[in-house]
Amino acid sequence: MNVTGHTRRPASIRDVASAAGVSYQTVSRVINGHPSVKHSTRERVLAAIDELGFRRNATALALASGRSRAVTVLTANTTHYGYASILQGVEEAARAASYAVGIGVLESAEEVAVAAEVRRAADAGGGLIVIAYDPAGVGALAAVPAELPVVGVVETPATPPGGDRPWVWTDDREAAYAVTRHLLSLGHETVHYVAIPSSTRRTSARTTGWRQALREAGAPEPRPLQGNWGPAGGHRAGRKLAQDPSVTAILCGNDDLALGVLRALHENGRSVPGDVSVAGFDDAPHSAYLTPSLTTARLDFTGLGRAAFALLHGVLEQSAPIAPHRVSVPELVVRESSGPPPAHV
Amino acid sequence: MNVTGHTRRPASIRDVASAAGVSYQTVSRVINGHPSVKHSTRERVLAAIDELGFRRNATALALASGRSRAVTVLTANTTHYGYASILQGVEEAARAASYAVGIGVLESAEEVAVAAEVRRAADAGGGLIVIAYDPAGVGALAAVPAELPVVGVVETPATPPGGDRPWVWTDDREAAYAVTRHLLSLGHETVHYVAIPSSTRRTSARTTGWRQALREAGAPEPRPLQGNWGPAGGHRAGRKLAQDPSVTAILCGNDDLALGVLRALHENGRSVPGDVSVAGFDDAPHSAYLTPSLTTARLDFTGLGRAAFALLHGVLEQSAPIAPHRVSVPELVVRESSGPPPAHV
DNA sequence: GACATGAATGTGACCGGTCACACAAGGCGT
DNA sequence: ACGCCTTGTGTGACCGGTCACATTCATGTC
Repeated sequence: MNVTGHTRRPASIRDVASAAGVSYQTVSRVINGHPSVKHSTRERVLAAIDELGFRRNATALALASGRSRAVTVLTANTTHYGYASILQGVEEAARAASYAVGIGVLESAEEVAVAAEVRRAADAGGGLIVIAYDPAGVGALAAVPAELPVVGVVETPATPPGGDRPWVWTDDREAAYAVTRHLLSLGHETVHYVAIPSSTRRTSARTTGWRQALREAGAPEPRPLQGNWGPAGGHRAGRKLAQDPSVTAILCGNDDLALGVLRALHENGRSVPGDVSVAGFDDAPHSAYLTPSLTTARLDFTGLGRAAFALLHGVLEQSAPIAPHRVSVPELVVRESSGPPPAHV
Repeated sequence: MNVTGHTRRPASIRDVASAAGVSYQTVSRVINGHPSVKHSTRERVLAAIDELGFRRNATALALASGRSRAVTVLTANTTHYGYASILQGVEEAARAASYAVGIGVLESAEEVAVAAEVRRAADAGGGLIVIAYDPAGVGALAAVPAELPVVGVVETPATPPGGDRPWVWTDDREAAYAVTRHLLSLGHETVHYVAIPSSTRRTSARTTGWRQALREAGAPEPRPLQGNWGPAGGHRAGRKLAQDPSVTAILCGNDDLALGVLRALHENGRSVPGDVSVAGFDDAPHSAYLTPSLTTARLDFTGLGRAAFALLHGVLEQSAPIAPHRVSVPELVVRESSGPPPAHV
């Protein structure tokens, strides 16, 4: 095709125009499917587009029209299962709508750093999706200037962190409630909780659901232990819980935490589920293959990401309504790690 | 600040210019640190910039100058540990250089789909980083037009898949070699292998390293089993291997695969490492907390991502050389899952 | 004192699209 | 025949920056 050896720059609409013998505006009309273009002219232009391999320059489009067909996902992490899956969901939906997806990682939760990262994301143009499951994310959502189109992915439906902004959520509280009830129904006197870093200073939705189930059952409410995101945090918390013989059931804020807890229990000679039952949260891909396999609550993160994009898309194109949106009902997945408490307790 | 209720559009250099009583070009000079601007003028302009909250419009910059300060990462997956970590590394380095990061997922390995995805990424402007650890990625790298700046993240140093393009790699072959040798040194007669989908029709670097170690030791070379990426594939392969009493050591193409294998061995009543030793690849965060904890080869994926960006950055700014680059030496991590073969074999 | 030199600043065109408007040609009502 | 609306097409300005070049003024040199 490109006979000349030069790295010629890509064809513009003016190149196409002169090739087709029309004005650049007519080319623009053809590209945008404007109705009033004579059939024969359109054919000619399309042929020229095809021949020159013309592709509409996204940068110029963004500058001239103001809309950039891009979204940026702001998140504290890209490697944890939940976050990565949300991102994947966003990308999937964005690809289908031919939007570009950018990502920005909130490395620190410190206010100044978060604000800087939000500005960077804003510079990229287009809409913003902020994963606000943790302090950094919540801070970012709050730091987004009012005029910017943004959708929050949040954990709790109770207090919309971004004020009147659109947001999507999975019902973490309901999920935690369901798992806790499952454990109680097996006969455990109470359920201990190893928490993920909460999104606010106050308690997270997961904590709330857990507490609600205990309260309804009239069970004692032990203090939640603070974990991190990863297995290391769970391991630390698990070591403490393993010392206490009265502990027979442990709910963990996510599956990684649960993994750490399982390990700690094992190291301390307490069997699962014989001595202690353990449940996780998220249903990460490996949870089904652990030994013992993990009882957990499955959340549809990919769907959450897709929904977040759909909502933002609606905002950006002023088409869809911007009602907040609960994405799918969480599902309790019972596996080997939960069972009745030991008889002698 | 914004006293008028209107959502006024952000300040441009011309706004700043008139506020400071200079021409727009002078503002441009100040922004770009051009030397020949009188000190007092510069002060005045900076004050105006500050007051109006001016931020340079990235889109206009890209259109006018041609350079877009953006990279797009093309990958087959965002949730698996290795891929996600590479992405994280890229983002980290890009953020430090104030580049924007885009992502594109190669959902199918089918040629037409891959080519379309590459075009989409190209439209986003800036450079490309292609993770070419799998067929889709390799196809994408090959489909990138010659004039586009691109860096490949590849597994094998032997055959640069993108021709003369810059690339980065970790020494997977060396890592597989080291792990296999470790297992042989424990006394196993041979080591079986459960493979990840190879990047080419031929064998992957990991397979090569494994085979080389066997050959050097004069050990029999069993046929590698094909797994997927996830634990499910490992589980399937593990079930087959568990039937064969002669199998005493298994190397897996990644830690997820190893997890599936561990589970399958457990289900079939074979103990690890008592009856069978298992080793993984990648050192995913949860591998240290499994029971038994997993012997594996640690690869510096984040560093790989950072290096990929650094290389691309060099290409884009015509500063650095574009030599391919081996990123860090893989490290053997010995944990509980490997040990001597059972005595009676 | 005339003139080259360099520092400081301004002007106009351009990147590749879109948008608002102008304009020519054809069909229709009167 | 005239005006008027509709269809098809072209022109100029604009988005917000950069780039190449022109201009002004102070300074140093012969």
